[in-house]
Amino acid sequence: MNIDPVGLFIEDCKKHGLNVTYQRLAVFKVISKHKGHPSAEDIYREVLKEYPRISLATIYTTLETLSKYSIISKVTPLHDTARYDYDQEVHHHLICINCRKIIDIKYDEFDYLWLPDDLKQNFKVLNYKIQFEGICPQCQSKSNQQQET
Amino acid sequence: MNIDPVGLFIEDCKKHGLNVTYQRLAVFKVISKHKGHPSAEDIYREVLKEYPRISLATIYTTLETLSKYSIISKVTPLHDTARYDYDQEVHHHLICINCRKIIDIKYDEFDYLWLPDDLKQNFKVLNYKIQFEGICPQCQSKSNQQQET
DNA sequence: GTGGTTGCAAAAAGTTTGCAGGCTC
DNA sequence: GAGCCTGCAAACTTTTTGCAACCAC
Repeated sequence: MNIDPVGLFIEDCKKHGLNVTYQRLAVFKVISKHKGHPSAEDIYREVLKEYPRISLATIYTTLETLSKYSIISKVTPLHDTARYDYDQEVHHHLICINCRKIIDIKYDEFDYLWLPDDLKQNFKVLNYKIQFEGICPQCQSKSNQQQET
Repeated sequence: MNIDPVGLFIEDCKKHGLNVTYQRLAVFKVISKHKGHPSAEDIYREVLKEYPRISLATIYTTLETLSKYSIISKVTPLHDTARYDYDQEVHHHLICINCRKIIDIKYDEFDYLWLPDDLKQNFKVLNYKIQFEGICPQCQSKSNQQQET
């Protein structure tokens, strides 16, 4: 019944026990209307137009909170520090969302992904990487231990 | 004939006209031996053991230089700022390595990737994202214009 | 009213830059 | 020896934090 993103947003907040503040609404509106993938700074500049007193720190806190409850998502789970790799063979990555470890995986099946023609025609694809997000074995056993305690 | 990474490294440097310095060798050795995907800081700490006078700035410069010539690779092309997204539908991304724009793509073909059993058994996969890296149409036409000039 | 949120300012974390001196080729 | 490269320190950018004031419920 409710296909209004703002309505959904309010429901989501209530579901998770989050207060619906003007700031959160404003941040959410900007993200949901934005065509691309805005950074905190982008969002800040946009929200400022409507709420000139909002603080950048609030933007960060809000984004972190909303990501935590999956109301929005962080496109770049590993943005905080650059990571480097020597292995020049084609391979893909498992990223543990808990400990942020990256594990290499190589399966031939992933090396010949079919690319749609209209994609290839517009965008010059040089390579692709598949990022699997999840929980690594170590973190799985840790969280089990905690539940048992 | 030469499967020694260090030998290959020296060749690569010469090929690109880069001086082979102790610092670059040390950085390279750490990366090529490292099991995971070290950050600049990780590499710095490791290199310090052997060259206590190296500077963190040198590590950064070296990593940037080596990435530029594809001697090593940066696992996280978008690490510099966090990017957020409202779209909660499953979708994948095109990343323009030139202007760093992110473009959403949705093709059903990518939504049912086959996952190997041993992968699923060890790592609890929650979702996956395919990142296509390449050049967006705008940047392609820009670089064509430049070549013509 | 109460507890969750915000604004502010300051600090932390990560990265880049300018310049003088040093090292590779 | 020439020019590239490094160390140092300082600056810059992005993000986080502590605390008092404030607002949603």
